[in-house]
Amino acid sequence: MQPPETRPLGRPRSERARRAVLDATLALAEEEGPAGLNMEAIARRANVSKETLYRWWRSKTEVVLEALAERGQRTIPLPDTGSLQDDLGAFLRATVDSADPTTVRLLHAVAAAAAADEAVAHEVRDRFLVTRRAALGQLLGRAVARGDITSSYAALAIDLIYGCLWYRLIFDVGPLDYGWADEVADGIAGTQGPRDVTVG
Amino acid sequence: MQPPETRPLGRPRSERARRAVLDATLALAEEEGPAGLNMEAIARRANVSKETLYRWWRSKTEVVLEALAERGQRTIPLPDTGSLQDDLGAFLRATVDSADPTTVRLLHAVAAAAAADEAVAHEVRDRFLVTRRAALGQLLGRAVARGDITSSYAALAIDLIYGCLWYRLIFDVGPLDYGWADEVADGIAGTQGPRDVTVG
Amino acid sequence: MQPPETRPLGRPRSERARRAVLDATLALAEEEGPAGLNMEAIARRANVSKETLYRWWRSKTEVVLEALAERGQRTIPLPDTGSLQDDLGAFLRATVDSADPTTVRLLHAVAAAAAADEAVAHEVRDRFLVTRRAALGQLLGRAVARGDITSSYAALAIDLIYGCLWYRLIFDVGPLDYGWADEVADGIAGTQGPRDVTVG
Amino acid sequence: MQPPETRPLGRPRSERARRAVLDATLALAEEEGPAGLNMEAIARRANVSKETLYRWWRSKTEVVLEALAERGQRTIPLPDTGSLQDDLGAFLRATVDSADPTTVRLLHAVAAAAAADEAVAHEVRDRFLVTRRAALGQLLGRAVARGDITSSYAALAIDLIYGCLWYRLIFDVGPLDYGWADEVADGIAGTQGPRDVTVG
DNA sequence: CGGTAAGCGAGACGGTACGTCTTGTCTTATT
DNA sequence: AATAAGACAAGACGTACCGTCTCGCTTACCG
Repeated sequence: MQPPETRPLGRPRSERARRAVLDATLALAEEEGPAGLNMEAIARRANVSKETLYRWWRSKTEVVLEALAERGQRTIPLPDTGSLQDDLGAFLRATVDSADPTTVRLLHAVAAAAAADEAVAHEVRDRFLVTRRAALGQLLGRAVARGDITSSYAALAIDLIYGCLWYRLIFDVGPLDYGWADEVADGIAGTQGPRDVTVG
Repeated sequence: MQPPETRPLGRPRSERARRAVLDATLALAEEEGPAGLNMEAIARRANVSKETLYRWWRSKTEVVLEALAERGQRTIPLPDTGSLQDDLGAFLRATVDSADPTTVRLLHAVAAAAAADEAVAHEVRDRFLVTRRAALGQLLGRAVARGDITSSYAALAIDLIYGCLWYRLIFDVGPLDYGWADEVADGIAGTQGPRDVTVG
Repeated sequence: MQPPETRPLGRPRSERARRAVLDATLALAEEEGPAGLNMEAIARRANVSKETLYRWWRSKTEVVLEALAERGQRTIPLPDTGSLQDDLGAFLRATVDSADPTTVRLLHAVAAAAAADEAVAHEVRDRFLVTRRAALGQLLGRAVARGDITSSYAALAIDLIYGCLWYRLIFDVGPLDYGWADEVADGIAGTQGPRDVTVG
Repeated sequence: MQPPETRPLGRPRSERARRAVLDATLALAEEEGPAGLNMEAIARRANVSKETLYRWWRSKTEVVLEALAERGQRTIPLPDTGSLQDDLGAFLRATVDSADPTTVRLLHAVAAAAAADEAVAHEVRDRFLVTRRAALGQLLGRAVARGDITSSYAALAIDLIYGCLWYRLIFDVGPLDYGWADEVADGIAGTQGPRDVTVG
């Protein structure tokens, strides 16, 4: 029994080139910002031909998305304390931690591309947002299972939370720090807010 | 003594050109979306020289912003029923109503420009978002005054709500319709969600 | 009465750019040969944008043709001695004189482009060859008028002579010097060749 | 004593691949002309790897030259009627016959490559033109032997005739048909032309 | 019969030129 | 002075072909 994993024909893809491209993308994003982040520059920096770049990534956004995904693999842990608010707080603090300046710049570039082109928006949604949403959904799902929140509220909460995050990110309406993480955890999980009042 | 309001020398600015530019911007946004919305196209469509365009608006974003401001000032009415959820529901339904396809495409263009350039983001925030946030803030303020919610929750709610709106708008994560308006009103104002549970 | 010659609207074409392009073309042809003669290089050398290059010349061949035409307009004098052979000899010697290395390289580039693309070939024929052929035709026409040669022979001679010239140029089959000029003049005008023999 | 013809080690060259390449070259030349005749396309068409192509032919010109040689070796017969003009006419008519569209396109490709690169020009001259020139030289040599023309005129005539042929071929200055063949035979061998006149 | 030395297909690679596009500046004559 | 027209420099875009390379597979022969 041979492994059914039969190698494809031809010269195998160069892992070196792939790494160089993703590293160059992150480096350029860090040093130049989204403005200086173009395919020409990535290719030059990575010592890779544009041919190779376009062979594996159809657009700049695809490159950025993959670079982001790779770096995001320092997975934001999914806490499970039995308390929605504590879980949410920890999750959002970890999310905030992962948003170093380079990542933030990349997210800006991604948002710009998505806003400008619906096809890109869908790509971003389906190849990047979806994983984060799934993680948060899992966390909220536990609260639903406990009966702490309804499932429809959980579904909405994902949009409220990530919406708030991107909103602040794009328009610089407020900081994304531990304070924000705790406020959102509190506001969504709800010891504060309307509920006390409603009771009365 | 001359009148202090001394007319500037030379040919006065052409109101015709200004109107044509703003109209062309709206028309292009509607017909082509953010992709086809470039200075060249605006000038061509408006029968205006690029020179004139750049004389009066330093960038595409300024044009878009001004076009938006002109059309967007149909102020959304602030309902006052005594119930936060009802007020919020009515306000968000009105907001949804104002989001016709043309406006949505313009908002895409604005978001794209803001995401790509922090200075633009601040401009958008301070010249466009601020009035919307103030309106919602006023609505929420009444609930704070009634003691229905805390003021810090009100502040957060603004970000959650508008964040959710832009998030759906940019990434096409879900619809922006009456259903959404009611869900958000419910989720934020809170008969549903964690509160029942907290009570128990 | 104003001159009916009304200037076209807009910024006039930059003579500086035109000159720079044609000069750069000649310089590159001289220094690099047909291989290094590409649009990118011409634009770089002339400090002109590719946009400008492509605005005024649709292809490399058009640039080369115009550069050639400019330099080639030192019209080769049409001698008129009453003797076809003398006229032809003088004309071909002058033609040989005009074929300095730069011109020769340009002619190579033109021939390459013409051979590769029939449309280019026709362009070259109608915009460049035609004037040369006309000149030679005029010279031969005088011999026809004198009754020295038939007009059909004159027509053929044009092809034979210029054909021989390009043939040697392209395939380096033999030199293009005064010796060649005299041989061809002799061979075509004919004191040598079949005629003596035919007499006998 | 071993046979000096010792088979080389390893897998022998695939005759199938060689044939496929040459056939593909001819087919592409016929269907696409010199423009679509590139190594990538030849390899694709022949179901042969570019590696194989470059192993056996160092350049496109070598492939084309070999393809031409294969098909062109239907040696044009050398007539011997005792009359230069008749011989020439027959030879040129046969030459014209051999210039079917495919061959013509190949010749265009060869001319383009030769014009663009002197090394290629020499290769073409020494590997392709030379045999044609030799044939025509032999034909003219008989006329020289008969004393009909001088040997220097014969040498020139080769250039005049083939020059005229390539000139018409490359620049489409006139047809290459029996009419042309007869005119050239007449013009070179010379019952017409200057000679009658010279007599008088 | 198993080892060794090519040839071969597939196809990725770095490189370079292409021709198009958009941005923002400039130079005219006209209003 | 503002305008319409439009040329200009700059530079990224995505495509195409070049000639080289790296694989695994396929012939041959040779010991």
